Amino acid sequence: MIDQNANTTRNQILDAARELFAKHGYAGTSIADVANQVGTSKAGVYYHFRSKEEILDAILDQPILSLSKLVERAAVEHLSPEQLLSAYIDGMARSGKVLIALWNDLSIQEKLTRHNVEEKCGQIISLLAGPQPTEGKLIRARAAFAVAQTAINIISSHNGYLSPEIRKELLDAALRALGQPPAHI
Amino acid sequence: MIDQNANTTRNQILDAARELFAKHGYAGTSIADVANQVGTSKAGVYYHFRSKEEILDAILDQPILSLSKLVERAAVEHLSPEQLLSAYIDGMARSGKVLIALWNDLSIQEKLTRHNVEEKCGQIISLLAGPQPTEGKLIRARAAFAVAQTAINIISSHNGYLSPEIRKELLDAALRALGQPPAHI
DNA sequence: GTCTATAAGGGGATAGAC
DNA sequence: GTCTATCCCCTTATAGAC
Repeated sequence: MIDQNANTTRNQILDAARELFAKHGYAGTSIADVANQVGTSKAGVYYHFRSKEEILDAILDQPILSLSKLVERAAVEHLSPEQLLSAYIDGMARSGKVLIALWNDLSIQEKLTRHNVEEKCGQIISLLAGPQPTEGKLIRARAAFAVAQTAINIISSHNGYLSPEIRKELLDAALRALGQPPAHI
Repeated sequence: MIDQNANTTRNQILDAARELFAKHGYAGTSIADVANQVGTSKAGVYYHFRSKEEILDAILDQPILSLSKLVERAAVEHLSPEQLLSAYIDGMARSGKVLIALWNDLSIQEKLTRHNVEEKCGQIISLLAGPQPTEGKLIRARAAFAVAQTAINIISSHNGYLSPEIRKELLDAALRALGQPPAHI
């Protein structure tokens, strides 16, 4: 919680790692790469983190927590598909490009499995599919979730910013894929 | 072209590599892993392939060619969104799980860039967006393409098979995301 | 065609000086 | 806190026997 955005060496390392993991993946990024990007040495990095994996954990911490909270909240508050997809898109927007990169990074899939990431997404998809999910409803729910996921790609290609107009367009597309055209037309 | 499906050692190596690349990614799979899976030695693998990259090329060859052909055909024949998405889904179904894994594998992104994969997908998205693409139409086209991409995940979770019913459900969801509800309802 | 043995280099991680 | 030097293992790739 402390100095979340302070310009400490530790945060510089995290920023460099986020950028490099997003570009080359976890396995494709070496500690030397991170050190060079920051302008320090490998041992310098290891002064701030016990291992490469600890850097990854520090990066994954916030997005995974955010996903967990959304799933918990959705189960309790009985969110509508629109609210669910909306919240998911906003969560992605906050986490940035590195999330989708790590998400698809097979070299850390074991860790993601340990944190039940796929299971939590499955829960969101179940909620989107509704109480009596036929196979068709599940397919549509998956489709809607996939549309929401593309938010991150669009954000990346718009300099890290998701305008309200584009956000709405994306949300509507997801809802239509789900089979629930938005009422507010 | 010759012995495409013959049970040669070379094909066994390719099958093992496909399976392991799909599971652990390209960088996360070693030649020793492939050799063990086949039941041979590292040097045995290197008798059939000059390098690890040559194995990757052999695996990527067909799906990239298939994508290129689709883009060419689409440009000439003026395919409808339904035809485009349909053909894309079928192409994915033929290539199998390894494609989406390699697709998202940042450790081989340079190679995919060299083969203009992203550019070709962009062309498909442009065709989906239509002749005078507003920003909104482009977002919807991206969404529809993303839905089609999920075909591969659904295929993976259905033992490699995409039933006509599920295929239709997916295609309809993609078309709705695009803003063109299928006429055949 | 397939093996064992080994070269060559990269990557994570640590020791110890400053 | 940060550096240089080093250790050790894993990986790609090759040499040469069978």
